[in-house]
Amino acid sequence: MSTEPEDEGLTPGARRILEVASELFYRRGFHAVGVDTIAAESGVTKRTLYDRFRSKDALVAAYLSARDRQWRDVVLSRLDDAGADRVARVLAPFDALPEWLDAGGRGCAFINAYAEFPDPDHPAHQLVVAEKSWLRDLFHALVVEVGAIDPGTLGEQLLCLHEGAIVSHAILGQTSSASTARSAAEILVCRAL
Amino acid sequence: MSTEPEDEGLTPGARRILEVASELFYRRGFHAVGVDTIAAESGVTKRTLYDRFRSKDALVAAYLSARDRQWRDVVLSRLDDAGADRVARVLAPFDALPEWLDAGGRGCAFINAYAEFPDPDHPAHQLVVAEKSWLRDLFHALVVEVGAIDPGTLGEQLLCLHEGAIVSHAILGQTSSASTARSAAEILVCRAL
DNA sequence: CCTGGACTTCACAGATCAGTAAAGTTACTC
DNA sequence: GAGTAACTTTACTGATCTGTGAAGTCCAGG
Repeated sequence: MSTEPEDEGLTPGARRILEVASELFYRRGFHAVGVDTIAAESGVTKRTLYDRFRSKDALVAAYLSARDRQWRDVVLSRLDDAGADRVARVLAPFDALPEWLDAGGRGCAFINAYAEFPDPDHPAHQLVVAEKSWLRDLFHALVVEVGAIDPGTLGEQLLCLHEGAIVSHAILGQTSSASTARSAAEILVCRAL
Repeated sequence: MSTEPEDEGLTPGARRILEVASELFYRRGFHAVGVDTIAAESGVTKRTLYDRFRSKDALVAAYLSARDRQWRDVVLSRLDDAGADRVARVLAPFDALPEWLDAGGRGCAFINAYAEFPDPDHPAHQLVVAEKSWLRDLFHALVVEVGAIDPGTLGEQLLCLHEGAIVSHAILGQTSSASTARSAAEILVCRAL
């Protein structure tokens, strides 16, 4: 789970800062981690941190943006694996879950960020909404593609199953939740054709 | 959404503190709200706050405990409404959602608390796990009661739908998510008989 | 040789954090 | 009328928070 993509344009120090910040934000939470800690664990001074990222909020936003990009890549890759099988394509986001959840065990970084940034004007909050909107729209598009009777309803239902699987896996350690959610999704999809 | 039950045993000041803390913790998050703010908004000195609740952590725990009790009461009440209809009983937690979600708009206090308290030893974390465990066990019991073929799987799936409905309602403002999740649950339950 | 970028050192500002000390007030009860 | 519980006022500790200022080091490219 390294932070490779588009890290071009980042100095070596900035890359290390972003890597360390990603880990700490995800593990311990945003407010619980101070910039001093991030700088120290990156082997970098606080001055450098503020030279590369204008503020802590900007660093948080950079983290969430990178995470978002990674997540979309995983899903798109699974979507590619599904090929032309329209039902398999609808289920692709569920297939992306296991690798995504096992690395971490702290659930969805965006749901967690939502908890810590209630202000709708905060960039972190907006990134959270953007990430979930993307997934909602993706489900909707895939459900339209598969020719479902009521794509609006079915799309919402699949999104619920997906997000719920993440939550119950994280909080209850329910390791089977990704696959059981997937099979529920399959039932709903096939029933709606 | 007042904090009535078992507030017997609480002094008037303590009751106000708990009410204010509940609102602020839910609205702004746990780490984002300081004890000074809570005391000031309660019309109480910090000294009183610490005399009633030993620490901020204890106040957080008191809030989550009260919230847990309220949630269980709502669900049990809906369960009562369902009477002997076994399918309606399984869907009761979904019927409890609308009133629970509309008051607030900040999603599930426990999912939010999970984000802010990663340490499994922290009392708040344990209360979160306890709340979700209760709901998981309830779904399981109701699904057994209804005579489902594979109660383990179905119970997990219903929990996913339920938690996902909360998340997508909160983050995306998806006001229909409770009812669409409910209808998905109904399909899954009826199919599993 | 010189410039510019990446980074360091270190001191510091100003706010806010959780939590405590000591003493005093109010009001109800036995 | 003594005692007690709830609560007040004020002041304080020590830690931590985000963010800045000013100066200096190191090094690659022109």
